[in-house]
Amino acid sequence: MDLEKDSQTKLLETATTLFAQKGFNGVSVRQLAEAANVNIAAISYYFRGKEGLYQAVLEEQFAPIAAALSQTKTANKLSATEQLSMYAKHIAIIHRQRPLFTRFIFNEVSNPTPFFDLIFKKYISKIFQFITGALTKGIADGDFAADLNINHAALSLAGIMNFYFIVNPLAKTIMPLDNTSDAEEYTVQAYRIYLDGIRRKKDE
Amino acid sequence: MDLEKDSQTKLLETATTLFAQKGFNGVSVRQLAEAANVNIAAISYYFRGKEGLYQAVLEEQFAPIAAALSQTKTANKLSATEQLSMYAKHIAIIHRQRPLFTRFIFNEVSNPTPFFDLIFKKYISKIFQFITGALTKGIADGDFAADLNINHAALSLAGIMNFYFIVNPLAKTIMPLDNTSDAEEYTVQAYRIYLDGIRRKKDE
DNA sequence: TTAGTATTTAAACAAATGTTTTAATCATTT
DNA sequence: AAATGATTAAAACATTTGTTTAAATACTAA
Repeated sequence: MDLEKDSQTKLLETATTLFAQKGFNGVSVRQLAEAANVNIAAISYYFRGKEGLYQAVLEEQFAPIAAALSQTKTANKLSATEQLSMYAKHIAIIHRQRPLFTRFIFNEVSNPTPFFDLIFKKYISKIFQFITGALTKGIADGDFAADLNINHAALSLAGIMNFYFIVNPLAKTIMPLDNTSDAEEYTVQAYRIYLDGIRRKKDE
Repeated sequence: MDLEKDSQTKLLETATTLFAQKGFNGVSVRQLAEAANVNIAAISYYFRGKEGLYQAVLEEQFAPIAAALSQTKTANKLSATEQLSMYAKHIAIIHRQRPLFTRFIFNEVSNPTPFFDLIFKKYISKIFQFITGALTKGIADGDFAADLNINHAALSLAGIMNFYFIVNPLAKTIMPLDNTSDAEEYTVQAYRIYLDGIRRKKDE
């Protein structure tokens, strides 16, 4: 039960939700403590303050990214399309394992904390390089359209794959009765659209 | 010169930049006043408080949206592809006229202010409906792949067109020396990728 | 110049922020 | 049972927040 968990665990879980929803500056330590049914002092006691709690949350959120990146080492022998598919697959996995992940990314983008540079340098730029590498290879191999702007094409892929998770659950407000909709289905279709879009056309 | 502008104008311009960068809660009235070279009390004096200033900034930012939406009335007789192209064109226009526009949208998404519902209901949902309408028509006419999930395809388009502007100027940090890169060029390529991606394939 | 209005200024306000302190309570070990 | 350490609790702290006040200054019209 929730009441049996120790204060440290309760704080970490509650903070994950609240920080994701409102960003680091959008939540107060009193809100965090109250939501976790814990005294305010527990935050400093277990995490050395609000920033320490936020850092603990971030580290937990980024764990699957590190796992995914370690697999890219062996991607050299894969075709460009297979590499992009690998990215798409891992995007789906990460979003399933950490539904709030994108929220943290974009909270940091619009309101950077001291951890932003750390995270960014460490993970995001590596992902971006993986995509641009795959695109470059794909063009060289004649798989993708030769006139693609690599950087823009990479951002297009990141955009079409991640935007959905940024505006969720917001999008549900607009979309009329899409009962079957789920994240996995989205990523599959979005990736298919993108891949068909960058393919070298037959008359080229 | 900047010193000649009246306090009201200076505040509005400075607030536009700062609110876009840090969000509503990320900036204090003292920061706003100092950046505008204006006394703190001027904010309440001219805008009836911080929220009033923010509202004035938002209204100014959304002006081009209203203009674009008014043109969609006559879009019924256009083909589905032409309608989507119309969306893509207006996206480029809006981002050129209001480079910070997307920042405000996504600040509101991650940290909604009381104005969020107003904005959202009024503009964003209308845009979304326009896109889904075009997609539905395109499928019916045989222009687009029949197995598209309309809502997901609409979000894919919004994602591929707008993501670039969210992560800018962040992306510049990663991208190695792309000298020719500009927003207009991005939108053209992103839209082309998307359009090729949703087209009905020849063997269908 | 004078009178009246508009604007600017510095100071003060209550409320909220993150952190720390000190004591009380709990659990475990001797 | 007593003692030790871990955890919880309430209160106080110095800052910072947005707003308001009241006086000083600048501007405009008669």
